[in-house]
Amino acid sequence: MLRTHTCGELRIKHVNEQVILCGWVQRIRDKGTIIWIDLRDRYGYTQLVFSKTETSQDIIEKVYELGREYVIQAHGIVVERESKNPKIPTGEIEIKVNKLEILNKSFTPPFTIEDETDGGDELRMKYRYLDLRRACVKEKIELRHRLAKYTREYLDNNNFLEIETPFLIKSTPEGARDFIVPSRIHPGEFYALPQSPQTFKQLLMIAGYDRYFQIVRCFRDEDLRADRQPEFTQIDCEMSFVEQNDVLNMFEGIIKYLFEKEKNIILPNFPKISYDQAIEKYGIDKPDIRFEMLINNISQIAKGKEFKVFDDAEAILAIVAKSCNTFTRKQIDELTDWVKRHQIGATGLAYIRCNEDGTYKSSFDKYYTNEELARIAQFCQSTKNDLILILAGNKKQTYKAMGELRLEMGNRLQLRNKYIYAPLWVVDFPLLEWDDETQRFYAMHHPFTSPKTEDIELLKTSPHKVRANAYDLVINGVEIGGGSIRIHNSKTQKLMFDVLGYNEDETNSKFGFLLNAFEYGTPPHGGIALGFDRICALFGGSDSIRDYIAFPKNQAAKDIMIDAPSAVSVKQLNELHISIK
RNA sequence: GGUGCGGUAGUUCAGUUGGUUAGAAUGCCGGCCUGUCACGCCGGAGGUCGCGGGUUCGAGUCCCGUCCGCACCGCCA
Repeated sequence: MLRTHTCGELRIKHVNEQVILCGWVQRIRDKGTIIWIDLRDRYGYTQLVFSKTETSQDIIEKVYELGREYVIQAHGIVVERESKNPKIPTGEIEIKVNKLEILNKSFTPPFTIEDETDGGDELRMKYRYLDLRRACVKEKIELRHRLAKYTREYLDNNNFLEIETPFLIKSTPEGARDFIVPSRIHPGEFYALPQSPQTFKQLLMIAGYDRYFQIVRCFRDEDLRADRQPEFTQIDCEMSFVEQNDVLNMFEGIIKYLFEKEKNIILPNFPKISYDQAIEKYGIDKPDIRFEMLINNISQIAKGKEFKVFDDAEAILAIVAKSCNTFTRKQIDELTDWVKRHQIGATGLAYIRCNEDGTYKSSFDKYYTNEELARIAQFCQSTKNDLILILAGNKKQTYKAMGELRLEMGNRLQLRNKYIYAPLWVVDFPLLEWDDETQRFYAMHHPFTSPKTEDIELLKTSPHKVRANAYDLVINGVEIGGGSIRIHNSKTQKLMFDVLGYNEDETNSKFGFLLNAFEYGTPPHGGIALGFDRICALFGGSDSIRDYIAFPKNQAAKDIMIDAPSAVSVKQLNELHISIK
């Protein structure tokens, strides 16, 4: 036995016990006659003490050999400290070492293994195994473990079976770009890594496994973001004999369960809002409802005063920043620059100041009387000392830009408290969206999503109007998950592929296996996939999912620690029948 | 594919209108110190200013190109 205890567990009650500890040298404090070492492992820190007057000379000599991150084994007696440290759980005791083994040496690490490290992001990723030693990173990995455990608990309690599905599957044309794996045995043919286990979980429903889940890795070969990795983890679920509300209730339940277990927070029932309402009021399909500041469409009352910017606009939108009349000209100019940035793309920002004395001052006073400004202010339900911000232009872009501006104002006014959690369901997504470039419809969710029964006739006449039985779970403006009630008969599924522009041959070669399966008694079914990395980041209070993944990729989709991707040998390429141009 | 910010000691950063030998903190090495716990004090070593080109008497600083990192837009059914 290399150790009798961990570095986090010894207390005053263990005094006088002979113990053996193993761990890494966190810090050496050499005070001359007395030397202390903080010994660290996964569980905490324990102070070792050496005294030139009491400790044997050969041990002292070994201590002088030590450096940061050396792995050592210390035998010793637990003693009460002369001066205690209330900051750490083991702060009342220390180990008077009577035998010391150096189990392994270490290079001096390139950054300090501490919460407030001096290492930058890139360096920490290159030495991720050292970064993972830091307590604050370890806590994130532990959080992830607990959330996975609670997830399994909840789903198991509700009769879900965890079933693994294959990673080497078939590339399908819809959706994100696939990661492709060449087949050695079949020259010129390729597997794809799953973007999600979508078709397999539907086949499991056909197989009669009426409640399935999997905490599963998914792969998408698209550009990365702080909240997007090429390989990421989903809590993937599917249920049979359910309607939309059954699915929503079940998975509202799991979110509530996680919050209760991990944070001891009891969440109230989640509000539901339609996709159309979300766009209309928040300018985005994943609204942050921790704060109000709803979008007002003032097109009707603001037009017709010879102000060309407004008169030419498809939409004139306004938000009210409460008590922000104090904003200086400089602050407003700064906001104007912000909305004009390439990423937002507005052409300008108009405003109305609601003065203390009941008058109004706007950036377009030339065209509007005080009464007309008052009408707009009243329409937006603003009061004295408010600041009304207005964007005008093309409908789709202006709603999007206003949605961004609303979030930015929320940030600037500190209305987005990360310790407050505001979940909601966004429902009634459009089934399809038109793509100008390829001149065809694409499934907004995926091609297996069922249209609303009452809209099904519209599929043939005006597909863009068809609503889907699709839903997203949004918390604090983050898309945590999404799902749908699926199509469960081959006739509707064929119609769907037809609308998406596939002929019969294409449909059969790409999805024939699924259509065929649908002919063997498919139950009504639906499900959801929750982004597990994002749930972890939300619970941990981060915007980035990277810290919650043990070995993440950088923004260029590289793992700089192992240097992947990288070239392979000519022999490997030949075996795979691949030539590089 | 695009926009923005950044790249200077092992590390995190400062470096003024272009001007002497490029600094600080921390880490590292050596010495001192009997209760430290971010120990303290003294001393020392440590630099291809990402890379390439240009402007200039002179470039860390200005210009062009390029590589790398981060955030975002496009993209992500």
